[in-house]
Amino acid sequence: MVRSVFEKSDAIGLVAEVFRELGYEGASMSEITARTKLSKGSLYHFFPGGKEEMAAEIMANIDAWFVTEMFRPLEEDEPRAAIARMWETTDSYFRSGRRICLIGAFALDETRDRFSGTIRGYFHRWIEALAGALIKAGLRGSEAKALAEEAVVGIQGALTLARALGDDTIFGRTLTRLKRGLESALE
Amino acid sequence: MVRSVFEKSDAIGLVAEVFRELGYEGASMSEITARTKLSKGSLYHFFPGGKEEMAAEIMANIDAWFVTEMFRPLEEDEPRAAIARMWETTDSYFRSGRRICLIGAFALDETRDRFSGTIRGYFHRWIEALAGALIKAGLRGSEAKALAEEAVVGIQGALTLARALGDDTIFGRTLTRLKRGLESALE
DNA sequence: GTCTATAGAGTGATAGAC
DNA sequence: GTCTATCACTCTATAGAC
Repeated sequence: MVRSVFEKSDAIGLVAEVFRELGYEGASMSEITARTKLSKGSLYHFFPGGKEEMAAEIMANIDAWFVTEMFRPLEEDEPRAAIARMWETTDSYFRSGRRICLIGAFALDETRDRFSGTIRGYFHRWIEALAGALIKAGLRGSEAKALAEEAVVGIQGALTLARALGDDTIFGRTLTRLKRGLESALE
Repeated sequence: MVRSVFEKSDAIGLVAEVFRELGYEGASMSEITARTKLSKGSLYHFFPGGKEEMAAEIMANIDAWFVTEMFRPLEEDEPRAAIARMWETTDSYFRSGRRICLIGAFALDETRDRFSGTIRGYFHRWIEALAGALIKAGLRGSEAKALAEEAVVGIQGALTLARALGDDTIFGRTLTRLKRGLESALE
C-alpha cells in the first residue's frame, strides 16, 4: 500500500485552494477529496470538526500569514518601507488578481455568519495597520483612515472585477493607482 | 384553500433575494421554497431548467434593470445629470451597502463559469457607459476609462467591506469619495 | 506490540429534478 | 410527493513508524 504522509499544514493549504475556487458551500467533501487527493480519513483526522473546522483553520492560517507578512510590519517597521512592501506582498499574494480573497468571498453570503469575527478582524486590522503607518509617516488621523480604507476597498473591488471581467491587468493597474494616491498624500 | 397567484416576474424577485443571501450553491431548493413560500411545483413551472435557469433569469433581470435605469441614461442622456443619477441609483439599489451585488458575488467562485458572459457583459457595459458619459462631459478617453474603472472597482470593494465589517457607513462614504473624484476631474 | 495516518465502504439525511 | 444522486460524516481496517 502506497502511503503519502501529509502534515496538517499541507492539508490546510490544499483544502484552502478548493474553498477559494468553489466557495464554502460549493466545496463538497467529495470535491475536496478529489482535488486534494486526501482521503476522507485523512481529512477527518486533521479536522474532526469537518468542513466548518477546515474553513476556520484555513481562515486563521490566512489571517496569521497576513499578520506576519503585512500587518505587523505596518505596525512596527519604518512606515514608508512597510507600505512599499505591502503593495508587493498584495500583488504577489493575490497573484496579480488571478487569486481571490477567500475572506472577502466568505463575507458576501451566509458563510459570513459562521466566521464573522475572523472576517471582521482581518479587514479591521488591515485598515488600522495601514492607517497607523500613514500617521507615523506624517498624515493626520482622519486622512490616514480615509486613505487606508480606500486602499483596502480598492484591492477588494479590483479582485472582484479581475475575475468578473477575466482581465489580468486591472488588479495591477488598481494597485498602481492606489499606491500613487498614498504617495502623493505623503509628499 | 388560500391561493396566492404569482407571476414569473414576482418569482424572479423572490428567488433573487435568496440567491443574494445564500449564494448559488448555498441556496438549496428547500431553502428557496421555504423562504419564498413558492412550492417546488411553482418553481419548476416557472423555471423548467431548475436552479441554473433561475439564476440565469435573475441575472438577466438584474442586467436589464441596470440597462434601463443606469447604462442607457449614461449612454444617451445629458452626461452630468446621468452621472449624478447613477450615484443615487447605486446607493438606493444596494441599500447603502446592506445589499450585495449578486453578479459580483457570482464572479468570485466557480459559479462564474456558468454565467461568465452575463457577468462580464454587466461590468463591461457599466464601465463603458460611465466612461462614455465622462468623455461626452469633456474628459480625454484614457482619463475617462480610468475614472470609470475606479468607480466600479470602488463600488464593488465597498460592498465587500460593508458586509465584512458589518459597517453601514462605508458604502456611503465610498460613493461620496468617488463622486467627488469624478467631479474634480470634470471641473 | 502501540500509535498515528490513511483508505474508502458505508451511514442516514438531504440535495435537485421531475 | 417521489425519485436517485450526492451530501457531510462515521467507522473499520490497516499501513508504516516507533
